[in-house]
Amino acid sequence: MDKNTRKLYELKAEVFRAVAHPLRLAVIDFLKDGEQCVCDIARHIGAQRSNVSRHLAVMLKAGVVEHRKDGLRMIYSLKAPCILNFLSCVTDLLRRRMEQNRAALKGLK
Amino acid sequence: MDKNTRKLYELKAEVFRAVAHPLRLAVIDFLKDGEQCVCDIARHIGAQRSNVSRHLAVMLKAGVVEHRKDGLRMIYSLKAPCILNFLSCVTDLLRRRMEQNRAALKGLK
DNA sequence: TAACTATGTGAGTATATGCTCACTAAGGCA
DNA sequence: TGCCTTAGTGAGCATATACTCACATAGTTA
Repeated sequence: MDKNTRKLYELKAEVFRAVAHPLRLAVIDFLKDGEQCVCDIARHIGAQRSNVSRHLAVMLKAGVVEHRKDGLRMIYSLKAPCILNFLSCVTDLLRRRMEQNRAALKGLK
Repeated sequence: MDKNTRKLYELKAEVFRAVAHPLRLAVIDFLKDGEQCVCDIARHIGAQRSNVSRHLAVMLKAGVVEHRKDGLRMIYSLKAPCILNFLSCVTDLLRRRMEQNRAALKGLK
């Protein structure tokens, strides 16, 4: 694998990593219905604002969300809604995993 | 956000994290064309087998890949091909980001 | 102007992740 | 049987990430 290919995978992995966190997934789910300010995101998720701010910065850098200023508030919105598709793909995967576990437990009886 | 919702986001994040690594993305891309043994994956990617083995274990646990034994070899294959869709979504995102950067650089002149 | 609100950041700490080396285990073959 | 190949794992280290507290900054409003 040559150096350019490797670099490309690193860039892609950065985007994946920007999404791969429970709190950030919750933010993405919340933004699905429309743009929100940091304070409301923090309130909705139940995390400290400074922490939410950092997580938003990670997603911003990766290009997953975008933001605009409105007075005191910074309004964030989803920039790559196709992430939602993958989220439902992951939900399916979890469901299948759960059913496999259930089947395995049945086999224990 | 209640406890169950939080737990669900953690499970989903685990799957995302299982994919969010340059080497693991390279493996997924390689498996796209069909199942492969660890030795060939390691050779193709140019990484140590012990390291590749660990990465495969992470993806296996998350349900992203599956494996079967064939004599000496352990053959891995993609279990959640829908990841490939998200990969192309990320590729688009990167392309857009690049074009934005290019436009910004033009503005510098 | 002074107090207040929303946001972001520096510093410090705890934890997680990734990598390598050395070793073990399982299977194939002379 | 003895040696080879393939895969996986324990230990140790280096680095990255997440979180919190305290503080700085920008904008709002009395």
